[in-house]
Amino acid sequence: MNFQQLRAVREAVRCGYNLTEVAQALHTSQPGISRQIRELEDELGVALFARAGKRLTGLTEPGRELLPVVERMLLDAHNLRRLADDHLHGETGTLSVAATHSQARYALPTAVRDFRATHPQVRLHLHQGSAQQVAQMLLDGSADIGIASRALDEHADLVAMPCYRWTHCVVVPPDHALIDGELTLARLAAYPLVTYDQGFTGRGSIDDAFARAGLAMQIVLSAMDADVIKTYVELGLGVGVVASIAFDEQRDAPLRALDARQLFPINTTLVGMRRGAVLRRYAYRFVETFAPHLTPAIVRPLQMAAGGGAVPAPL
Amino acid sequence: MNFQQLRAVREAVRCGYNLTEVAQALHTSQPGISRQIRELEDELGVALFARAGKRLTGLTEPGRELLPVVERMLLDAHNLRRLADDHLHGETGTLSVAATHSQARYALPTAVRDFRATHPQVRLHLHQGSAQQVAQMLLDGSADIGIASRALDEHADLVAMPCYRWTHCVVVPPDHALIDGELTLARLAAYPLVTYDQGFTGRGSIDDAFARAGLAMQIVLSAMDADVIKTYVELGLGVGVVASIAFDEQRDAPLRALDARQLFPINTTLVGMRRGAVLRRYAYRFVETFAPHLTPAIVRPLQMAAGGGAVPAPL
DNA sequence: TATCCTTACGGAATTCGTAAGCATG
DNA sequence: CATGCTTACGAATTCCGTAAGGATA
Repeated sequence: MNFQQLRAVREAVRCGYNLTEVAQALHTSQPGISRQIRELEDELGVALFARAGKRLTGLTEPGRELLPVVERMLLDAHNLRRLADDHLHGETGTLSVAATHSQARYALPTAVRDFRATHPQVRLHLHQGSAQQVAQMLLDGSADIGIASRALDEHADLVAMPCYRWTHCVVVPPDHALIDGELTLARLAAYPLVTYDQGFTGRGSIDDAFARAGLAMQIVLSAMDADVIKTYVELGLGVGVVASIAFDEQRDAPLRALDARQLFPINTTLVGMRRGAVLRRYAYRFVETFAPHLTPAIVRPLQMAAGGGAVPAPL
Repeated sequence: MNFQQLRAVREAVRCGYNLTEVAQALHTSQPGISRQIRELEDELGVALFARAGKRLTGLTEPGRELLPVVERMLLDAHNLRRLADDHLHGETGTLSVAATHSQARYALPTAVRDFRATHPQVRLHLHQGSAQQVAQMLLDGSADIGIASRALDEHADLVAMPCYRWTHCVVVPPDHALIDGELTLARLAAYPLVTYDQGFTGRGSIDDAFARAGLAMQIVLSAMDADVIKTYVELGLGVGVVASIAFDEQRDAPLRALDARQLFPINTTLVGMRRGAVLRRYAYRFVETFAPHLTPAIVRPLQMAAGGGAVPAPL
């Protein structure tokens, strides 16, 4: 048994059981991969992969059972290097943060600024994507820390911790009729709306609110980020619904924001990381900078916990 | 990084940093071990072992931090083989149970009989030793399951689950004065006692009871097991104090047992296993046979839950 | 027929043990 | 001076990529 074999197995699953693709991903030859897998199967005495003729089609039942252990071993190998790097390079290195647009644009900047000030030697990589993409980047190791409002707590191999809560607000041109009087979903429903795409920045909670009130909304335009939304509201296309953090009185002077925290469900922004993955020391500092209650002492045990069970009662 | 290197590191710690001894343990040459360790250190970039001149004297701080991960990786390698064996050999294989004398002699026999009946293909190895030895056998992998009253819950790398509770009883010849009237510690203290050695079968709780009552006991003879104790009580050497399960009315006809459950603290027998170690399917069946409330569904999650010490704290 | 996996083979790199060297208690 | 680790070196093994072969959608 060696790590090359384990890597081949993991990558084979990731690549949809296409060994040619695995070979490319691992920068080696395809027959090599074929051998690695066969050798491991021979050593263990069980077939890990189901085959249709010569082609691999999926995992066998033993394969499904062994795969998590294989992945943990490779993760631990990575952890070993990370821990060593921490001692070798101290507060120097890189940190990959994946975030949704809203977080990257409105929530992260101050944390990034403060972190840069205290950790000038750390090169920050900021990746942007949908919540699902953020989760995927954590899972495949291309991001250390993920920040999004959802999706991060829907995978057993990720640990999600709440950072802060937020709600949406309504943005309108300064002379809009909605500014006067109480804001209600019913009044809102009367106007064409401009808001987030399905699956972005709490769009779900907007839909939920209208659905629960039995109201239909007319979305005239949807976009992935608040900047685009606000631009179209300025053009008079409709009423905007964006995350409160996305509105700044000075920067967005041509518009007015209306408090809408009673109208829509509260959203929670989560910070997520791969369960069991050791991160560089400064990564935990970054989390703390972003969400001061998430200290390393809080985060580490949560991240390593396997998900507990009840203590059995003796007779 | 390869498993040979990891094994060398683990064994070096186990062998007290004597590489010559490590080489023997791993059936290889000493320069080989020396190289394995140095190569791993070179690859990681940090020294794992502290050295005085050429000799290894202990772990460095990085070494202490990395060691748990190294051990988990090797344990996972072992787990992989175990899981594969389960699919290869089904209900066939060996099972090593380590137990204290009391457990092996009085508590285990019916469980062993029942298990043998349902799993005729499993070769049982029953090891005997002190509670500390049982714990050690679990830790170094020479036993799968440990059964003892203490010591199993004192190590972060072991998981201990309560099986059943028991107390001591007093055994005397059939004409003894203690048979009449209420049994008290004070009356007991008046007689020479025959009981377990220090560290065996709840000897601690006997000492505690007398100490708390402010009474001195005169132990005329102590032994490691109840059979020896009962023999000397038969010879009239003194009054015996043994575990209740160790007395059988018919088998021990020449003696009388007096209920002493109010006199001494209750003891709990524990079943222990290595944290995170995957066992063969039938091993969990054995535990269930011995303690019916400890079903595989209860035991597995408990065993895999993260314990202390597995992961180093940051900062 | 194009894709994908296996087998065969030869060169290269790695691994490992023996023997000798050196520091230390 | 005995113990314990390192260095040096040559043999054996393992590893890996190229090339050819065969099965399947």
